[in-house]
Amino acid sequence: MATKFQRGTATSEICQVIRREILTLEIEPGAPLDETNLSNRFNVSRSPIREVLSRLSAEGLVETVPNRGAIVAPIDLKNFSNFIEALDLQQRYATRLAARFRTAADLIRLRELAAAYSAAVQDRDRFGILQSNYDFHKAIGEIGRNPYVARHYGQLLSEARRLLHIHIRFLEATQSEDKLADQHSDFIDAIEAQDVTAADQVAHEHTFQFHDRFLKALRYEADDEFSIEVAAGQLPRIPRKVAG
Amino acid sequence: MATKFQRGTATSEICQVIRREILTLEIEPGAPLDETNLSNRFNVSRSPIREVLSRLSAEGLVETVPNRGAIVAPIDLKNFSNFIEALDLQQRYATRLAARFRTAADLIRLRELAAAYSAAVQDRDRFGILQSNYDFHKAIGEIGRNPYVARHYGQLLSEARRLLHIHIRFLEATQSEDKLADQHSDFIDAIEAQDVTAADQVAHEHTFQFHDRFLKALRYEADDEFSIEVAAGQLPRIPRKVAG
DNA sequence: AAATAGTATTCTGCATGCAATATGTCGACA
DNA sequence: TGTCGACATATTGCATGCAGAATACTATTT
Repeated sequence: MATKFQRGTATSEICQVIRREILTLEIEPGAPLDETNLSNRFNVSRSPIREVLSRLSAEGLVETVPNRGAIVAPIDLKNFSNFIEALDLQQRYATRLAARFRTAADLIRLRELAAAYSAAVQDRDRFGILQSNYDFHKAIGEIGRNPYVARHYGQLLSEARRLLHIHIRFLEATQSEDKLADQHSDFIDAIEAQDVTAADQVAHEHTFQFHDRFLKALRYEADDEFSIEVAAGQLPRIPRKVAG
Repeated sequence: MATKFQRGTATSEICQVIRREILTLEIEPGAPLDETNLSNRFNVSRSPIREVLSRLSAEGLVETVPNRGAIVAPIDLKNFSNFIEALDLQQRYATRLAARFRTAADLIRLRELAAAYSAAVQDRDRFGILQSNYDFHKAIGEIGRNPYVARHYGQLLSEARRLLHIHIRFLEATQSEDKLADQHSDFIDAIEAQDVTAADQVAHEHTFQFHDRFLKALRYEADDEFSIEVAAGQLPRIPRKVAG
């Protein structure tokens, strides 16, 4: 990366690169991000790097500790169920609002975004899948025309991107990418019909589908068929140590 | 402000000062915040000031525009009803969670925070009222033990501080500070009793009490008894201009 | 071999400075 | 009086550098 940046663009361009690498887990959760390293890598001073880290910190993708630098935010698996709970609440509420307030132009836009998602799936473009899925759901938040709800929903969607990436990786490893196909038409139907109850239901099911699939992906990554008990005769007798 | 800051503390200390001034409307919404000015004021270089502005921007209290600097975030009155809608949702949900998951230590803490609020009201300490009210409600979010919900609720509480300040100003102007007394015991009762439904109801009522009071404050500030129609004979006849 | 102390190196918080961009002021002209 | 252009001034994005804090490495002691 020896690109020369036009004045005023360094920060945002570098931010996009690093954000992408975090979202695709190229830079792993917990990995240190130090200013000097990144400064050398992008051939800029530390000033824009500090700006980038600050922005990504505000997005929750980076954690900074005073005098200790920054790390990629760990994925907080112990709070996954809390995450799902919050996502369910926001996704249901946002989708309800979208069903209430959508316009014809909104529907056109949603369809375009859904098509972009399908194209990314077709192309097996992992980052494109992450991005277009995010864009689709974020648009639902905006269609509801409550910027506060949209912002909260957007924050959770942003956080979900790395989780979704783990899920996609699982599907790829098990040749199950077909499960990625068409995730969005139920949303569009309910929103188009301005059916608030159906929208709520679709959102709820979508959340828990995501929940179930992610747990399956975790199980796959963690599944270890090592048996704590071994067949008889394979473990030599070792005398038990006596304390003292 | 000619204080010399211990290394590592400048940014956070200056951030607290500016945050306070924004929350108490000493620096008005929309006011420009330029690095050079603040740098001179606090007798530090622009580096920590840039850091401060970045942090306050992440908090929503400051808006930055590339190459144009920063302003204090305007108060978005046209979205007040959306704000109330979102606050209602989060406050209800967070209070429900608090009722479900509270511990005895949580209750002790809540009572301490409620007492701090009452003391601030007694002292007519405007900033203390803002801060202790914020602390009390933020604690409710934490007691619910879902960090995502707590974060969203916290963001809205943070945003409400300036609105609450306008309301307090109104009460002071109309000698109605008594209305600030005891805002929190209903919350504590419902949470103590682990009565999720009561908690939900208390939260809901509290939100719309805030809604009503804020609107009254706005009306007071905007109320203009100028009558568009004047008494007969007071307005001289002015011939109507004819276009052309 | 493990623990501790000393030293070297690296990284961060912040200062200073430069060039580009934005804003303000003034004079000329219609 | 209003508009436009030129010039001056102020501010921002970013580079460079210094000093303190943190980490890594080495030598010494137990």
